[in-house]
Amino acid sequence: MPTSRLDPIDRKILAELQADGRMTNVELAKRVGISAPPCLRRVRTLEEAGFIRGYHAKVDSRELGFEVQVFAMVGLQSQAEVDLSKFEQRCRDWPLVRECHMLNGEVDFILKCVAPDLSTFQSFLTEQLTAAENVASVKTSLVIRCAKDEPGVPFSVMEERLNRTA
Amino acid sequence: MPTSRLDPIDRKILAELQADGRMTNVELAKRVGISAPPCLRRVRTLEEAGFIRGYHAKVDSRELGFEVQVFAMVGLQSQAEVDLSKFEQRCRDWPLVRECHMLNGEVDFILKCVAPDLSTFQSFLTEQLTAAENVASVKTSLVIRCAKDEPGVPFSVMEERLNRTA
DNA sequence: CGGCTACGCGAAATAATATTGCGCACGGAA
DNA sequence: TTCCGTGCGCAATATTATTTCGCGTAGCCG
Repeated sequence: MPTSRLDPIDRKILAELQADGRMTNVELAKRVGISAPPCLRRVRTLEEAGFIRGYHAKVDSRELGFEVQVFAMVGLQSQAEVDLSKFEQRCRDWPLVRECHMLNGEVDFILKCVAPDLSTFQSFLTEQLTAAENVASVKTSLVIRCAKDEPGVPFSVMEERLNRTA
Repeated sequence: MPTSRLDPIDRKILAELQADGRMTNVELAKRVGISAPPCLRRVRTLEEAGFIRGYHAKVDSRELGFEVQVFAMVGLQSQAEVDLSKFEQRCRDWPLVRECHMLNGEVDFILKCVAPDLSTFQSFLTEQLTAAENVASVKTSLVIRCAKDEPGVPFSVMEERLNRTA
C-alpha cells in the first residue's frame, strides 16, 4: 500500500465491483477507462489492502425456504469487555445469527437472524439466546417485508463529498 | 424452472457461491463434483430462477471513509398501505439508507444507514428523515463495533433440516 | 539543466477459463 | 419394449485472465 489514498479510478473500480462482483476484468477495465492488465493489478491491490473484503453471491432467502427474518435487540447484565467479547463469540457460533452489532444507547446489541420457520427461531430464541449467560433482555421484531437491501456504501455520497473539499 | 426443488448439487453451488462469488466455474464444478458445462448450466438456471439475486464485492466501509453506521427505528403516523409505500420509496431514494425493513411490533421500520461522518448523518437525520412526511418518531443507535456480518443464509441449518425430514 | 529512479500504462503472448455443440445414458410413460 | 425428456460428459472454440516486456512521465537530486 504505497499511497493509502485512492484515486478516482480505484473508486470507480470499487463502485463497479460492488454493483456487480462477477464482472469480467476486461469489462471492468473498459468501464473505468484503462486497459485490462493495470485494471487487474489495481483490483489485486485493493483486495490485499483490505478495501475489498470478499465476493458473495446474494441468494434469495425466502425462495430458499428461509421464511423468517428477525431483528433481536439484546441487553446484557455486564458490559465489561470480557463479557461483551464472550457474547460476541457466542453470536459467531450461532449460524442463525447473520449479523451482530454493538450499539450505543439502552440496547447493547442488535442481531439480524434468519430461520427456515417460526418454530425454529422460537427454539433458538428461548433455548439459546435468552438462555445464554449474561443476557438480561431480548426484544425481537419480525421482518414483515424488505423495501431496500443494498450492500456496501453509497459511492455517490463519497464523490459529492470529495468534490466539495476539492 | 422444471423442478422447483433444488437437489443437493444446487444447494452446494449456492453455498459455495455465497461464500466466494468470484470462484471460477471449473473450481466450482470440481467442488460440487460435476464437470464444468453442466455446472455452468445450473448456475445460469439458478440465476434466472431468482435464487441468485446478484454478485457483489464486499467493501470495507470504514477503510473507505464511511466511519458511521447507524440503525434507525422509525415510527409512522399512518400505517395505511399507501403511506407505507410512500415511505419505502423515500428510503430507496436516500443513498445513506442501505436497508429498509418493515417490522411488526411498536416500531414500523428499521433502517440501516451509512455515512462518512457524524455531521453528515445528523444533517440527514434532522433535515431528511425526521422531517419527512408521515414520520412520527425516530430513534437512532450508533454502531460501536461489528462482531459478525455474514451475508445470506446458513446452509448448514438447511442441510440439518432436510436430513431430519428425510 | 541533465539524468536517474520509480511508477503506471498499454501491447503482445501465453495460460486458463467460459461456452457451445453433440452424443450417450438413465428413468418414466405409453 | 420403445419413445421422450432430462442431464451428464467430452471435445472444440471463443473469451478471458495473467504474465512479460518496453515505453512515457513525474519527481528528485546532482
